[in-house]
Amino acid sequence: MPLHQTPPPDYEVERALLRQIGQRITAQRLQILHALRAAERPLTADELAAALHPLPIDPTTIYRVLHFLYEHGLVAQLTPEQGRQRYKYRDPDDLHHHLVCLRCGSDMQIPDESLDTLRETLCARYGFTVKVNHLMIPGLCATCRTQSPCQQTTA
Amino acid sequence: MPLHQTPPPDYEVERALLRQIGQRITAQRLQILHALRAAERPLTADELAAALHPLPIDPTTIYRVLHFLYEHGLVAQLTPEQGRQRYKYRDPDDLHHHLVCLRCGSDMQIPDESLDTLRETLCARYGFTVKVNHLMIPGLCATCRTQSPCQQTTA
DNA sequence: CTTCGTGCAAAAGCTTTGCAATGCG
DNA sequence: CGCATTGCAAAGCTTTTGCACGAAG
Repeated sequence: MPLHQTPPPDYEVERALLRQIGQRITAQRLQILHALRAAERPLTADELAAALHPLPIDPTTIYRVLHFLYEHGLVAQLTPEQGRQRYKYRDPDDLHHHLVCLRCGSDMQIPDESLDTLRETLCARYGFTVKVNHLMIPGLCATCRTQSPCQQTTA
Repeated sequence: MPLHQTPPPDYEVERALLRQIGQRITAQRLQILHALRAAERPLTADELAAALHPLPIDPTTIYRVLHFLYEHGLVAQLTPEQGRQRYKYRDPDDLHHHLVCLRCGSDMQIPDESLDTLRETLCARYGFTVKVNHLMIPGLCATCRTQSPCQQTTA
């Protein structure tokens, strides 16, 4: 084998991921998963298309596979305030944060991806790179906030 | 005056806001500002259009006025993960939060609206209503993170 | 009176849907 | 072999652009 960085893409990992969720293995899914895992930063649908040299994949399929992977928890979505939707690979078991209810004290864990958009915003606007695990976010849980549901309230 | 809730809309406040930023006062700007201030929750462009009974305003103009107001800091944008862009009135002086640099300890203040999208996400997904002021977010500031700019890193 | 803002029409951009052909298991 | 998945074409929906008219200061 030459000294190049590119090992033969047999997509072992990607195959395993699809098998784990009990879904069909197709060339398109393998390649898209692979490209997302290899990407250094979240990709838009067409950046992803561009990253798929071996076999060009129809945009339609890309969107469908992205939705598919999202539903199965293998990708996370990023929605920056300006610009297009982005997607990144999501490791099944990952970092998390905490929603702490101010009234009943309950502590709900949320996946790290919930902060993705905030990260993007703070990076774009202030050049600030968020580095945090177990961020505590105070507020009212679903049960306690019944009388005033989902206000954009700050306090 | 009858006991109804609707005072005659002379748009005093809206006029003052536009005058403060030294921009022209038009019927469209007044009405859009008024509707946003009156709205209980962030509006999409066409919810806004629907809320403008007196004088129907062209969608084009609505978008242009929203951009205009955004540039002048009078509205904030919300970008939920699913669904359309939303806009809400932004009070010129407002709550804020802190970006704390882990390396140099610098503390940068950011407006509360930076959390809007996170709020929306947590509310939609978990029914959790964020209630926080002076949230401390650790990370690396623009100066300190020069060697690894804007990674989606967590640590 | 001069400049800026608006409405209309049309385009642009991204994403989704319908349907027949192909590939997976 | 049966059913899920793909590609292609076309539609859908939100937002943007060009241009001439009209309003603001």
